[in-house]
Amino acid sequence: MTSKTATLQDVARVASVSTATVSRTLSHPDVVSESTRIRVAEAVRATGYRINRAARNLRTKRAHSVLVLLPDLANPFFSTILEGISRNLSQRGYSMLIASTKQVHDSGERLIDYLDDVRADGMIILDGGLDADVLKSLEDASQADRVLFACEWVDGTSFPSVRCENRKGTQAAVTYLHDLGHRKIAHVTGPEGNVLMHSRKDAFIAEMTRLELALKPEWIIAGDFSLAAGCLAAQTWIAMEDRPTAVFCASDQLAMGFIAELSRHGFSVPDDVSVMGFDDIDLAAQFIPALTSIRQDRLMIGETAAEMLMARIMTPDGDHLESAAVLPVSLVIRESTSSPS
Amino acid sequence: MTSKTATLQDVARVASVSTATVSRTLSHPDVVSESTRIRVAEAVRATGYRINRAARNLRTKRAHSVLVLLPDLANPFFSTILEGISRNLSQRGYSMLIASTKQVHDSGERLIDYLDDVRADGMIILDGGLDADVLKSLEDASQADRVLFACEWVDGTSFPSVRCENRKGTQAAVTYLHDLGHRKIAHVTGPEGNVLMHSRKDAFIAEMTRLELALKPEWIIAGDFSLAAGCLAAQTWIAMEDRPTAVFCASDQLAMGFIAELSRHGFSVPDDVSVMGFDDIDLAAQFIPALTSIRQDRLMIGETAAEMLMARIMTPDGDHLESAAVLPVSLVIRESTSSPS
DNA sequence: CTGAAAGCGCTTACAG
DNA sequence: CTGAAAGCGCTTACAG
Repeated sequence: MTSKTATLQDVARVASVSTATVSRTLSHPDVVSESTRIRVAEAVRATGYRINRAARNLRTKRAHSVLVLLPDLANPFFSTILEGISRNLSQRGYSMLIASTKQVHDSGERLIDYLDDVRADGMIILDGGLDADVLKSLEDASQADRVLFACEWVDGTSFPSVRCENRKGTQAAVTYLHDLGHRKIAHVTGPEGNVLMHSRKDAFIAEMTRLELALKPEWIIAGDFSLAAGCLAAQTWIAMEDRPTAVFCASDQLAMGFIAELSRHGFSVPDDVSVMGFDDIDLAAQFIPALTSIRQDRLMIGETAAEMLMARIMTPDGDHLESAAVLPVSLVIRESTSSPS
Repeated sequence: MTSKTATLQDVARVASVSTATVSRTLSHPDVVSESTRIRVAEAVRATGYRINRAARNLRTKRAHSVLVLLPDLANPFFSTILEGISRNLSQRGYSMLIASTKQVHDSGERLIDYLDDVRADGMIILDGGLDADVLKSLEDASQADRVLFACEWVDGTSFPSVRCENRKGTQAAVTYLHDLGHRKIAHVTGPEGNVLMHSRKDAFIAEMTRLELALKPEWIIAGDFSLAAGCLAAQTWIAMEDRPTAVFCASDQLAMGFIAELSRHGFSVPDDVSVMGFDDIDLAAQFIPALTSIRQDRLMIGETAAEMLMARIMTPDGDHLESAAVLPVSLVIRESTSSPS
């Protein structure tokens, strides 16, 4: 039975010092004397003291928490990123709040409302699809320097961001398929307007050009990142007269949908066509056939994002801080790709 | 540029009433006069007032947030449940905090620490694998009535819980396979010691008995809920002399791993063996073959859990409240099952 | 290095 | 129905 929670007062009484000294000892141990430090530590233990966060937050005007904004809580792509963010934050005694952009929108709250002194000290946005208006108002606010994008970003805004090497990953994919002997390579894209879609599509076209490979317009198949779009893309591929021998999909989900639909129509991967994805989500290795993909280290993306945001929160004038981190990707070769037959 | 955030004082001044009246108007609109209500509403709009949560929390000794405890943040099974919890909470102006049990453990904090007045008002635990000791100390605490389990639970403890009809789901699965004509049915279980594992396994055995089907001991294959365990189970199945014609897996991931491994060895589902899962995760419908499964409405699980917890938080003495909710499951028939050939 | 004291922005008995 | 006043538990200049 936890009776009454001990307060600073209780600790001060037990340690025979003032509350000011207890507070100092706890937050700036180096400014008090050794003996005080010991006495206070002892009193904290004896009383079972735990800080009252509301009181501290009210006094310091800090929330000691960070808000993570997702497009969709139910998308498994984000869970590992959250794990990374959460690890980093909890280490610092910060909490992670989570909201989905849809939900924020529905509730009629504005994003800026979340950057209240006492709701969240900062914000990590994993959704590049936010309204330009919303972002503009955020950019103009005084709290703009405590907003950071991860994975996705929005061109034309000044927020710092953490992302993976989308270009290099795409180059690696195309080069790998080329090395296997493929000359007719198609690309299934992400959703129109998405920055990742453009980044990967542009890199795809550039790399095809560099390798002097022919690229028919119909070989760029419009999709989004979903399984369903992958299925549709497969139907498109099936209907083609001159079928590409390899397909590079902008996400693993697309690749899985693509392969699934193909298989329903009697085609086999990689015998009839090589297929690869992007992301290397957990399931990629277990898929049949196991998916060749471009791996993003999502744990590191999360940890890096938290790290960068916290640096900004801690530094009042952080203009000199790095405003972008681009994390490495790697090619993971599995069973869904082979030399053309 | 948001200059200074308006306080209650500012609103009071503009509305020409006391801060007490503003506070009352905002939290108990029915106790003030109509005209006051209007004046205050107007002043709130004019000043752009937003409540300072730290101040309110300090005063009311409430955190206005709920902690959700997961075994593993990176497990996609939980995301839809979180979405459901989050929807319900945000509607009430409550925030959702998230932590993983592993992380809590590593940080050396005790669970009870989270139920601080000002960290979280309640806790939803999605992990039935918590230490008995940890739970005991939680159970004895005065805050025990603000702890609730969802999906999983721990036998022998008194916490309320939200769960799905594990027994009925299992019965439906076995009956369905039986109706298809299967007489030799195996079960791949969840992890040893897990309540869901036992619940489903017991129901499986009971149903097999009821249908007067033979059940060889080796047809209960020990697994956990993972893809990898499904692969191992498939190897076990392959090595059997007298192979069951249908396999009921305790999770979709198990079923997918099972099918994947089978396919690598040249077996085909459902031609060589019918396989079904449990959960109906998003991917089940897209898997090849699309997975027959027992559907849990995870959104509803989340919403119900939040609903029940909030009822307890709001009711000082909630002993009369429902202490369990068992949510319906449904059989979803897809392509991974058929009559035995 | 330490203490007395003010004050962060709310809510809520207590009077009226 | 409304106001004056106390107080939630901290932190931090300001003195000493």
